[in-house]
Amino acid sequence: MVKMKDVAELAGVSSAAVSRYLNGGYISADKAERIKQAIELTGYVRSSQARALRTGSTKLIGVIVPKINSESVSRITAGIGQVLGRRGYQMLLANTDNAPDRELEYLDLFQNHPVDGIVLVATMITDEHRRAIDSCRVPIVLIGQHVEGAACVYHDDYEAAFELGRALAGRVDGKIAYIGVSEEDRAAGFDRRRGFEAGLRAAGAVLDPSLIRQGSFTLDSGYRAARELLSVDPDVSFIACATDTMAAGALRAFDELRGVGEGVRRVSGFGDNAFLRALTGGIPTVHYGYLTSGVEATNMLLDALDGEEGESGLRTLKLGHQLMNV
Amino acid sequence: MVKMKDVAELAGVSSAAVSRYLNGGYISADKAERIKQAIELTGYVRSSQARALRTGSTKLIGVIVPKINSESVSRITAGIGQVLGRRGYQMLLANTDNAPDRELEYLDLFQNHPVDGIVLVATMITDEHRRAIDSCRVPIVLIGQHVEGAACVYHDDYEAAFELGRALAGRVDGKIAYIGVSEEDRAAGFDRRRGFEAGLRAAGAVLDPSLIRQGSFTLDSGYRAARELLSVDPDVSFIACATDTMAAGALRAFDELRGVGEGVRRVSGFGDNAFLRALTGGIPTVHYGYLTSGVEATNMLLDALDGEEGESGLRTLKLGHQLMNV
DNA sequence: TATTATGGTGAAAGCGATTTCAATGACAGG
DNA sequence: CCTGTCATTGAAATCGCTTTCACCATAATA
Repeated sequence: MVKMKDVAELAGVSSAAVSRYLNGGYISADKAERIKQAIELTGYVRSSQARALRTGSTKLIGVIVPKINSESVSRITAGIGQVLGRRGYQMLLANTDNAPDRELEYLDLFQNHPVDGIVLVATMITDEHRRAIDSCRVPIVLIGQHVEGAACVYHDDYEAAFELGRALAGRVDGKIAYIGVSEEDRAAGFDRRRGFEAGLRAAGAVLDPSLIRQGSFTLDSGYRAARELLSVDPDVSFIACATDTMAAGALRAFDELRGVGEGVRRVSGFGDNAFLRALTGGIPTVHYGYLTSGVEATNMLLDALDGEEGESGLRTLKLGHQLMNV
Repeated sequence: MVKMKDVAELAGVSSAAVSRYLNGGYISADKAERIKQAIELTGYVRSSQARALRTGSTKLIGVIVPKINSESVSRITAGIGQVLGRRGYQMLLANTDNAPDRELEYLDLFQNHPVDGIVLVATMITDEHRRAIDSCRVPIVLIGQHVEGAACVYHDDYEAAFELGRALAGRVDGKIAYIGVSEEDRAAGFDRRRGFEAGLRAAGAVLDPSLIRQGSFTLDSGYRAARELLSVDPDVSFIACATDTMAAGALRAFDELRGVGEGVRRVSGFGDNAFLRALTGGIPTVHYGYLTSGVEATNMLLDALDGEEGESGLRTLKLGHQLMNV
């Protein structure tokens, strides 16, 4: 492996000069030229490990996600990757498989060492999370949850759910049921359910608490909850779900219990999943710019890192949403 | 930041001793105990950067994928992540956004520096790819394509497509059409189309070359190709697609042009997408263990890395498949 | 008793960059 | 001619760890 010293010798300068050439310090034109040629000739690339040791910066960003194989998360990740690549960083990906304590684990692992910053695609934020975030040595941006005092990029789930509930209230003939997710997930659990309820109420409808179930983000959990709801009460004629994935499960339950195609106007979701849109022609759902949130969060993070001292970068950013098919 | 020297002083030993303690070298019981306490007391964690510089190993694995936000790839990635986490490595993720030259770029970037090994989720393998792979300084495992002389984990797309074609041939009343992907993608493009054709032929059916179209992995490309096929020839009564995503698009086209629900028994895919399965009740498709291929490839790679000199690890592994809904 | 092994040990030499520092020569102003 | 800037320069000091090496006990062998 050719190292800086070799280049320096070939160019007849000191390695300090080569370093300066590479990093834009004082260097005369002719030496710059000689160094440039020596580098080309040898095919030298500088050791990021030595550089990292010396400078303390690795140009690595840790990205913590709850589950990479989900449409929303993988879109967010795509957005993060886009920006990172463009701005000369690389992504260290950690998949927690929906285990919030593994989030803490990675938070610890990352901040202790190799990364310059962290993007956390958050689900539930416990006190322990808050503490970990506060005491984080490197800058960190959250996606998906709004946390006081932390930099975050999120959607207004309450508002979106409210609008969805209000819009849907009028066109349901029977009872409305709801399949949510853990309320510890403030955004997808608590806010969506509460917003939806409030929206219904605002339009004069009501969500019977006995018709609320809790799924776990998976298609199958939506399917099972919907089957149960549909069998327990024949008057249930609409099921709102906290995610499109669970809505897909609910559609299947409708197919089986109420006849094929019955679900399409009787199920709503969140997330505007592309498959669902194509295959059903579009159920009522909320479109979020997932890719955009990845992009914005990453830009925010890197601005704070690269920013000239101005710690201006880290703030909180609420992105818009769009009701679909209502 | 507390460093090794501090721990050593506190424990009254040399830093060499601490290093040996950490890495399992000769150390007496009582010193080990003192060091252990000193580490707990100070909360010392060793600098992976210094370690990397000294040992030349970063415990990082580069993962190159064509598109993170796709079901198959994100499942593969989940499998890779599982194994990496379990075995003490971390994942450096590079998303090429379906640009094969960016694959080369990352191959270069990775091998030059920070990673100990590479997993490449491959699409097309050009000569340039082959050269890059051969001259790779670190071990590399491919997923999804079979390349002579390289370590790879793949599925037998030809065989699977053959079986699918043979099974489907009997039950189609009109003409059969095919929507594939670029033939430069040996596995998903070339092999699947050829296998499917051969399977049809083996069962006495035939694929009219004029009814072959080429999509680009996206739902929309499947949709457009299918619309065109269905309008150009009213006798087309079955469309086989090279991926489930494109099949979803084709289903939509059937819905629009032939009546809702018409596509379900008239479209086939590859990949056994969960959404598609739930929403249609299951179209003919091929199930691949994507997560498994990530797991196997990563185990293979890490075995080669951790293996005690025995370069036995890197080989080629063909995984099985399963016909669904035929 | 003389001689090997064998478990333990710390000083010191790197790994390959960046960065401080003192020194240089050139050049403008006084 | 002297002095003060100013652009350039290379030697040398890190960054924090691993690993060789020489060396010391002590136990095992001859």
